[in-house]
Amino acid sequence: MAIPRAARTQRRTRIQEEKEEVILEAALDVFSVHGFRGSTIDQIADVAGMSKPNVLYYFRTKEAMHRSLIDRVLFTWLEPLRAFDANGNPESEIRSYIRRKLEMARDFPRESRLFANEMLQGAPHIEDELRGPLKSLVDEKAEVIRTWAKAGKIAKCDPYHLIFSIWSTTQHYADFDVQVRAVLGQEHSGEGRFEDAARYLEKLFVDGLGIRRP
Amino acid sequence: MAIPRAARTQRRTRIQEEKEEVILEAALDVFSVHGFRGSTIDQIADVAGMSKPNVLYYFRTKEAMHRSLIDRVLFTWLEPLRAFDANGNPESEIRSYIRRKLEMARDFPRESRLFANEMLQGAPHIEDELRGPLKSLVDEKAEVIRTWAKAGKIAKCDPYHLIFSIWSTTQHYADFDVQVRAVLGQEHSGEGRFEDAARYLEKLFVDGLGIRRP
DNA sequence: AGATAATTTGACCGATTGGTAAACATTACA
DNA sequence: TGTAATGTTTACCAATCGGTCAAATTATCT
Repeated sequence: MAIPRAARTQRRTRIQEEKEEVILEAALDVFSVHGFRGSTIDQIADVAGMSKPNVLYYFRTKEAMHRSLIDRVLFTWLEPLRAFDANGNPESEIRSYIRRKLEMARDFPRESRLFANEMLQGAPHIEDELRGPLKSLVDEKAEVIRTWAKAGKIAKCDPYHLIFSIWSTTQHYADFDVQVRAVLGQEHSGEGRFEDAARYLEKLFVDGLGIRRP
Repeated sequence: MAIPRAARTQRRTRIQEEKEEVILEAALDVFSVHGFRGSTIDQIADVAGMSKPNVLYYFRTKEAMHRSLIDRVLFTWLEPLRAFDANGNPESEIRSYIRRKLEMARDFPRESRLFANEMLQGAPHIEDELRGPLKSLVDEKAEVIRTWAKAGKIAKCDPYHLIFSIWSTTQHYADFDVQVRAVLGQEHSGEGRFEDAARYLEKLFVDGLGIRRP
């Protein structure tokens, strides 16, 4: 009889690596749209082009698939923030952070939506990661921003809410893509809206709206 | 035999109004967390404190419940934007728009998440409303903003992306509530974070970050 | 009070759910 | 080439899904 993946001790086969990749790719397609409970193994198997028992040969449960995806996404998703450099120039650091996050929203929208789905459901699978590694990383970068503010390099502002606002504005173009397309209309449905967004957001965060006071 | 709701011609009973309200309230609880496909009628019936056939007596299908909820939310959700006044002062209009949207994120987080869930799934039920009424309203307000920019009252910027950024930053506090709480930690888990967010966001959008140019 | 309409429920339906068992097919390696 | 490990499939399971039905109960109105 076949030995389930988790029970094996030896290293993975070529076939295992390939098939697991195919399955996770399909699972990302499905989970990112319908969330955990709204997705079915049959659906994932169908997208992956294999039978349901075959999928379950590589991942013993639906949760194992989801967990595997979440872990992978959570890591890569924080890379732009990790790259945020305390020794860099504040303006260019913020500019490139925005740009990187926008590129991720453009190139990895499914990963963004998977994450958003998890958030909407109250993060039942990753609450520990949020309170642990994520909070630590944000705390660290918030301190950097606060230092910049104290040195007079940027205006005083709440660094946490600054980070939240960069997250939300950039991820919006992945998570609410349908709405963005619908509002912008046919003509802006190309990749151009990401460049427009980058231009606008960089200006917003660096210069502000420039509203004149009375 | 009982006559299903949709087939009736006479006006609604007192019991009908009450029970439909109870059901929609329960449905909002469930749909906003698990999305359409991830939610079950049994679950909604359970939250509503009634039997499944009883729920289906008032709403003939699961989709009827969802549609009823979406319609209601879609309308109230756009009210702050409708209140956006062309004749008002740009600064105070943007300030109060941000404040109103933040209040909605604080007071109606379930409605925000229901909407977000729908967006993540590609808005299969409301794509027409997005392309129609929503786009029209945004077009109208975008024109107002553009007028302000031409008059020199605010800096030139893409009005559509400005609206997107206000939407995303404010709704973030409802949709990503778990993450916000986790990052801010125990001490900021009260309602205070909404005031902090309002202060920060108003400053961001009105004054900008104030980063000094070389 | 009695008749009628509105409401509620338990039993049930076929389809789908996540997951299993075992037979069968393929691969890797001696 | 033989054989043991790995991979795949068909058939199936109990539980749950959205939804129906008829009978029982309750509210409404004359």
